[in-house]
Amino acid sequence: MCSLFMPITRMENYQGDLTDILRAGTTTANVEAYPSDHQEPHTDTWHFPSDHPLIFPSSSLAMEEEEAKDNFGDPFSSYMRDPLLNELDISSSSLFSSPSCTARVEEGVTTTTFGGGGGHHVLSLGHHNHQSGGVVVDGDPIKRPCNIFSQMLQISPSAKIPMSPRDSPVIGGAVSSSPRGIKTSPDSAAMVASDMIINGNSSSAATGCLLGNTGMQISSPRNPGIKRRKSQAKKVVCIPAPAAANSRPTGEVVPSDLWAWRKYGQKPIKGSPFPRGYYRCSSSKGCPARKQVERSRTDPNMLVITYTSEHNHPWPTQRNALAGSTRSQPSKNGAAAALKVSPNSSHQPLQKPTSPTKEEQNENMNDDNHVCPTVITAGSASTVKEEFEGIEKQLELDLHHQHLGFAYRPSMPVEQSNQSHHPEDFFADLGEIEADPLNLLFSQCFSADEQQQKAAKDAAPLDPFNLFDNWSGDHNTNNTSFGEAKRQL
DNA sequence: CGCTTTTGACCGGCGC
DNA sequence: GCGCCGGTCAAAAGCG
Repeated sequence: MCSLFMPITRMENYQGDLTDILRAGTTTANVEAYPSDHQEPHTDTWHFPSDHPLIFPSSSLAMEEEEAKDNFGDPFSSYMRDPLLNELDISSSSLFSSPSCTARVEEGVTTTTFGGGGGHHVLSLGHHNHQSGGVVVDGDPIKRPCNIFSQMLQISPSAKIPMSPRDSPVIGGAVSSSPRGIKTSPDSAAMVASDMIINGNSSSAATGCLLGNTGMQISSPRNPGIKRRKSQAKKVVCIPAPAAANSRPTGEVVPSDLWAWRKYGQKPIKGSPFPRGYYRCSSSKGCPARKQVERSRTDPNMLVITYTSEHNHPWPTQRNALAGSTRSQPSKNGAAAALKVSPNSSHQPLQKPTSPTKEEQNENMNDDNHVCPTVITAGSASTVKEEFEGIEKQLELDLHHQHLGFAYRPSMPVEQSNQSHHPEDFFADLGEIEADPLNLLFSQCFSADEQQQKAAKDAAPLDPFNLFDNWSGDHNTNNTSFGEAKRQL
């Protein structure tokens, strides 16, 4: 968690200046080659470059006023307020392999092409198991892993933060307009191996992450070609579906986040074999935040999450009670078996060991391509939600260490029996996570790896609070920032 | 007890 | 106006 603040904080700090965001990512990162084979990601050489969330504020062109008023208009603040994006990060992190993730970003009417000058700026959104993606910044190719942040893109339907080359050399290249918003520009298409699209409307995103097979796509609602039932700003995010890890009997694979979401409906969507789940924020009464979760109909590997409205409250310092939320019961054979995932074995549905749902079938079907690189070995029954939250924690820890300049060493349990952090510990810690995410920031951050822990201590100047200082600068929202939360502590 | 998910019913927007 | 479709409501039941 804490580590998630790093990019967030930086984004806050560098609001409107993605250059620094990237710079931070490149300076603190171990820009080492990411293992192309996700089946062996857990090595000491498996570093975790500090890819920051890549946020691409959309052009304000043709932005409807109502949308401009929407909080989505500030992707920075929105991101910061929305740990849900962290959720996405997590979901799309190393946990869930995502094939090559060379970036292709489009937004609404505007097709953002990462290019300029002599060459395109290809933002690698990561890769897991195939060819390595790469970040090319000003001609400097930087290999990057497909980690949670590298995959995280957020496109806002409105842009209060203008994107310009000055603002970000990273994405400050060509920003071409596409009349359809989805159509890729030739050059961008040429430069992109595949994979990630931020397209212009939720419908198209839901219909299918355009490039289909890989990567992550984020969409904003704007697409003049497709009707909008309601003129409501939406954010559409496509992420690699986290396999069967968090699947529900009839629902979707929903990564957890710090927000509390309550599912209030599910509908089969015409033209899609997969139902769409409707969630609302239950962290605070009256919170208008909504999200819809469905699988891409063209690529079941992709999970399309559509966010509607914004949270009107700060992050919950304590997640809502889990009562009723753990429908994912361990199988009779035990959750350990269910949670164990080996590269060569298909994900076993955590529920309904028999008669797998469509989702589960798809998940299994996709296992070949999306084998979770993480093996979670739970010594005792544990819910899927816990699994995800534990994963969150782990990633947070890792990211935090990364923030400290440490090489990333995935400390997820997987086949790391020698690791000091045993699965039991792993799950035991979950309670703390549940109790107070902030605790994670101020304590858990230093507990994953002893060596790193020591190093963290040695990094005397490190002040986790610094991570939040910039949060309070979110002047664009009425939400309580973590900086405020910190002060409240 | 308070939370959750599930699920059928209901409502409203949109196209024909 | 009608029907389709997506989004929401609300009751029921389960879980901690």
